[in-house]
Amino acid sequence: MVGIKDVARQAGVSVGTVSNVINRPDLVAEETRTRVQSVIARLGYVRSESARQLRAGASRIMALLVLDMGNPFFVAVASGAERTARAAGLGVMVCNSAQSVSEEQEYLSLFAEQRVRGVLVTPADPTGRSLDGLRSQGIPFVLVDRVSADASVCSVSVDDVAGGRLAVQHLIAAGHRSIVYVGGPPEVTQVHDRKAGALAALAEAGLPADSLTEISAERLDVAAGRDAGSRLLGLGRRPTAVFCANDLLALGVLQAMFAARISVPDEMAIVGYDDIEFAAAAAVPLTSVRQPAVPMGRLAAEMLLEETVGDPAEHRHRQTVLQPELVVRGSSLPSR
Amino acid sequence: MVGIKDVARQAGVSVGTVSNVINRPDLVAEETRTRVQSVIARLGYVRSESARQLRAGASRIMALLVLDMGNPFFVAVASGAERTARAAGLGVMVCNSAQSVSEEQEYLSLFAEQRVRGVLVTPADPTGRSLDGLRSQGIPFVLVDRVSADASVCSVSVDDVAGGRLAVQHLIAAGHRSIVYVGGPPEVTQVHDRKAGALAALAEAGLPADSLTEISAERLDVAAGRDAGSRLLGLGRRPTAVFCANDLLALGVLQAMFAARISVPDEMAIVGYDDIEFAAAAAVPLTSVRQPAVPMGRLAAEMLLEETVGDPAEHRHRQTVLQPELVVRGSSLPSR
DNA sequence: GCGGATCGATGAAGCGATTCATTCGTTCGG
DNA sequence: CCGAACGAATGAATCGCTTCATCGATCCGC
Repeated sequence: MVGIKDVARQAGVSVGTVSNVINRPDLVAEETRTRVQSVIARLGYVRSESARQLRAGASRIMALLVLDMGNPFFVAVASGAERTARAAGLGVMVCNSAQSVSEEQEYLSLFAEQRVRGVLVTPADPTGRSLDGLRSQGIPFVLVDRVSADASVCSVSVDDVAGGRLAVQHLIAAGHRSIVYVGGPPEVTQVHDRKAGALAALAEAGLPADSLTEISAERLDVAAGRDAGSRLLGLGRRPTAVFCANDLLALGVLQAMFAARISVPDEMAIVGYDDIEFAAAAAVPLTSVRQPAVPMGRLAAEMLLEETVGDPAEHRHRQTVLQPELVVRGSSLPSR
Repeated sequence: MVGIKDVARQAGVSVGTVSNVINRPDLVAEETRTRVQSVIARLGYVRSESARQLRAGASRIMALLVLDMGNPFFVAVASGAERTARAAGLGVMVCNSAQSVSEEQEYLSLFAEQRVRGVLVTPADPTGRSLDGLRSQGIPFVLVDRVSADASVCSVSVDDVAGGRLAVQHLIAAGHRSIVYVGGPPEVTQVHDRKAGALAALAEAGLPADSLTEISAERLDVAAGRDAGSRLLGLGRRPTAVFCANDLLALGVLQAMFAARISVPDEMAIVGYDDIEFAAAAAVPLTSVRQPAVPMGRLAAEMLLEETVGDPAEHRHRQTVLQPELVVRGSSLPSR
């Protein structure tokens, strides 16, 4: 493997000069520069990032750890973050904790070993303990789709309470009085907040809290939604509407309704959450609470860059909260 | 940042011993080992991967470069590859070329600088020139979802001609005689091969080649499919069936039919390709050609590991071709 | 013609780990 | 009782690069 020394020898200059040609070309005389550059091209020299890193003390990589790469919502977040990071000259390492605390732990220590520049993370561990490692290593991080309890952490999130309220306000307005909330593992903040919003909407409309029944799915994916859908049909008094903690669940519920020949929206209205691309293409186009996923990724990356590139003392941690938006489609509109 | 020297000093041993405690614990006396380990824990020491790498000459990362992270098919490939790589102790860096040759180029040089252990790649550049860089750097790579022209490259792919044939045989059997193929950029091999399979099916059935009209989409995503769908409706003689080069296109076409109030499958049958999870959850569940995406990722990673871990001289390059499978659903079944 | 400024290039000192030849004690066999 | 053998720890060399103090050469002004 050809190194900087080989280039230096071939070009008849010192290694320092080769380094300057690469990193600060204006310090090198025209003639020398072109000579070195042509040797670099001829030998196919590629500088070793690890050696650079070792010297520099930090890598040029930003890590992104998401809960579920199978969820297009996170793919969208990733694309927003990636674009921003790459524009700043950083590579992005996207990893998937698959909602597992142990996978998350493994990835976080991998990141620490890599001395990544910073981490964007949607924590799987509800205790927040998993991030202590990063903190003690002094690796900056930004929470994505989560707000932190303490103000010493940057975060970008969407107002899930507002989103849940939007969804249920809409269902109430359409006349529904018996609604099921399909949630996920209760320790996931989103699941909790969206329900809180739903309850708030009921309260504001003067409806009793028991108008909302909760069904808890094992995981937040389509298969779990299918399962929740069939459990829902087993309920004593069948509800007329379902609000799901995300679109994957909603699509699963929709499939279950389809299989049981229950008409959506006439016999069962469905509202999802995230407004992933596939929501609009679903069996019945899905009403959903849209989250600004791409901007979220972008903002998170920007905050991290600010913390990491600028003067750290000058950085002010902040918690950005974005607003969701209801997108009404066929799954909740009474057919004419 | 605490380094190995700090640990050594605190534990009253040499750096070499600390290194041994970490990498070859059995070489170190019990008592010393535990002492060092406790100091490591106390100081929160994390070894620097870049220093290791510099010494070792190669990193512990496998790169995966896919065409479109928005396509769940590639997400599935990634998950297969990731599981395998991590089981072998390698990290995975998943990147998205978004079908752009220049992005691809950028990522490949990033990989070269990182001295990644190997690369799994679905090339965006149809000339295959983009991989010359890897070759000349001696970085092993495996083509995913592509077969290479020359036998000196490992690849894992699915028989796209067979897949196209399956799809169109099915449509012919259902009585369709005027079929549209929604393809993508013609230089994409998959798009070409699936069409070739379609034509083969026509020929085998004794039908004229002009039973198949091609509409070429700009890109292989839902929006392009929507667009292709409306163009399709503008054709002089409206076809009775569409075969799409992938499911995203098919979902887009489906949306266009929906918008134009054209019944699927009665007025228009649709067959997609990939059988992504969302195909089954679509407006009308989508008939699709299933590709074994997860096994493809797994196999590709295994081949790369074989090439990279074992004795390179001993490695035999091979081209694995998997078989697709037709999954029939509502979008191509005449309703009763 | 000489001191000082300027420009280009040099070469050595690290960055943080791994590795291996070496050293230092102990123990054991003869 | 001595040398060999062995176990445990050492410490220096090394990986490839960046950086910075330094050095040489050229040029300018007085």
